[in-house]
Amino acid sequence: MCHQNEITFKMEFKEAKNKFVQTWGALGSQWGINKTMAQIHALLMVSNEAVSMEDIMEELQISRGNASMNIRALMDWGIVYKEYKAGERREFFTAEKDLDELAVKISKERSKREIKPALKVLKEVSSISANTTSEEKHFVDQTKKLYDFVLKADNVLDKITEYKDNWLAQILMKFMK
Amino acid sequence: MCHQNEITFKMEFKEAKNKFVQTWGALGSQWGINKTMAQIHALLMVSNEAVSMEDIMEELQISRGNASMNIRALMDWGIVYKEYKAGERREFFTAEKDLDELAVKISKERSKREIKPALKVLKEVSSISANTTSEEKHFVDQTKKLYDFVLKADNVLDKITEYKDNWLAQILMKFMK
DNA sequence: TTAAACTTTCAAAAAAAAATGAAAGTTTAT
DNA sequence: ATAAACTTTCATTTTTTTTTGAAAGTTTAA
Repeated sequence: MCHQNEITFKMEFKEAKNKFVQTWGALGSQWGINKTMAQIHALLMVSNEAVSMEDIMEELQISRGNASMNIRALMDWGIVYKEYKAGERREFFTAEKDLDELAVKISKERSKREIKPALKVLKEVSSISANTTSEEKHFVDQTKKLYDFVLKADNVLDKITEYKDNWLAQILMKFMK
Repeated sequence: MCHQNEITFKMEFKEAKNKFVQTWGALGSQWGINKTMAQIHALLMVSNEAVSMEDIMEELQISRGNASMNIRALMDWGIVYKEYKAGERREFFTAEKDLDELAVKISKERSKREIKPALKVLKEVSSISANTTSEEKHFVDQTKKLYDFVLKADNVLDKITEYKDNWLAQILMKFMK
């Protein structure tokens, strides 16, 4: 009886974990992050302790190469770390578990890799020489606005982080609701 | 001479426009929006007046079917509109050009399509029955935190919109910098 | 009602992205 | 120095996503 319960429970946990990993993977691919990368991250996020590459391969049913490359990518993003265990030769991996820290790191990386280059192009195209026709005026106007907008949006997360730790700001904002 | 200048100028404009459309398309695909969809949107954003499907096909060098399906998708997102011109049989298209409005619409759609379902799963998996091992405790704890975090993040844009129109809040925030 | 002028749909093709796995590379203990 | 125990790389294969284009559908004007 007791044993039966334990099995039932274990099943439920495994199912829940699997569901979470799958969902996170699907969400990732909708946001331009590859499925496996998101799944590995999900797995590490909810893992108590560091996980070996072997175990990641086993749990996600993926090849060694795939695991290796995606772990590497996650480390490049700065949201997964290598860990060494005493007396163990192989490497273990953990994820950044503090969600604020995670959000900051992801947004910084995306900013660096995608937003900043886009801003450069926006600045470039919005500064084409003298514009006579209304078509051209509209183009310059719109791309300038876009530049300002993206620039502001790019800074939003920093502002939120600042605000988050500022109790006075929080109280004032509550007042004004 | 004057003619030569005009040609040079036209070239520069076309190049700039093309560069913008290509960049926007690339950015889109990094964010889980298909390239053509993002390119059509870019094209309409910087277009003075409504554009016909024929012209979209021509400018982006894409097939009729591709154009039709992606325009439809953009209209489903609520960021592109059909327009009719007097005496013209065919349909023309325009993009939402107000960037705040655009951001609100995109974030509302993404919230509805992706975040809300993800939240549902997070709530589900974080409420698995009694948890004994530390592994299971950690799972429940972490997914709960994630639920709260995603819920908060999901509301951020509304908050920013509110804040944007609140002059008092803005002044106060500047004080506290 | 008809036919011309359009748009949409969707099965098939093409392109792009991701995954595999075996060989090459690395590290560590002896 | 060597071999065992690992990890990484990358050419090839597989999977997924996107695009095509022709047929079907729709609308409009006469």
